[in-house]
Amino acid sequence: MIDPSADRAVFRQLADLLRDQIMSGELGPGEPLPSELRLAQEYGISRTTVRQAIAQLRTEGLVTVERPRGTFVRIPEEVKLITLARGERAGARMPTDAERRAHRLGEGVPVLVVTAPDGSTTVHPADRVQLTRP
Amino acid sequence: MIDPSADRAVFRQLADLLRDQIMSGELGPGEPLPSELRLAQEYGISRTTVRQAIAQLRTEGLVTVERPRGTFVRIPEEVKLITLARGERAGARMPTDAERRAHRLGEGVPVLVVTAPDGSTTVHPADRVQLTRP
DNA sequence: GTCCATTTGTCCGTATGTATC
DNA sequence: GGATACATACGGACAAATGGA
Repeated sequence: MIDPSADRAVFRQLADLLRDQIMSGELGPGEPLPSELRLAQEYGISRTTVRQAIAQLRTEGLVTVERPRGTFVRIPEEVKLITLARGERAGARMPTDAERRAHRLGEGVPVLVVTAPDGSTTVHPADRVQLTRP
Repeated sequence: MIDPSADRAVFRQLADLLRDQIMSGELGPGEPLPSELRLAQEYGISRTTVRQAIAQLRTEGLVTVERPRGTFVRIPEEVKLITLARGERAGARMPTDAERRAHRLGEGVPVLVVTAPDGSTTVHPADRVQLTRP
């Protein structure tokens, strides 16, 4: 399972394990992960290390934490389509903390930034918006 | 500066301070942040808390860490323009581990995913690619 | 070349707070 | 009220890599 003497850090090994379970569907959308204490006991590691692993999955946008209910596999959002107007450009980046709160963004969710010809920009949550061409 | 009795967590307050210095240009691209130990002593907090703050900035893509040289303000990449063809759609998400290595992506850098009408997708690093319309 | 100081990475244990059930 | 679960913060310890004396 987890090898403390391995090259890869313990918290990364645990993140790999959980990520595999999510990607394979063994842990489906909306399903809870075991609690931090449970994981710590199960793998014989500290809760601190478990939290490092879960933090990794949060930054990857794979799980959401509802405190103090638990940690759950992220459920995909409904996607709205936005047309990219002529002369506009679009990029993506991670939101700042303020933007995250303003748009009620989950962790590990980027934003799409659309720049108009006049330089003004609009920001869209990347988990709910996709860009199209008319 | 930092108020331990404030509503906002100490590590978020420190992240806010550093982010402001980066956004304002007081800390320019390529410049080093003070070492973790230095920041801990300067603000009278533990190194653990400092690391939480820096982890926050890493997930936002604002800084890169070169161990053990230090932590530096990220230097913007040259941006290449990609045209969004008719019928294509584009979104953004955080990369998988494999994509991170394949594109040599830094932390906190999303990917742009372009989906063709036939369902095939191409992935671009969001720090080096922007989308346009012809 | 070696030795040493610096810096980040990892891991542990503990404690307290806060929100939910 | 009590139990559970995540959030925050502290402390300590050792490893690994870099760079300079």
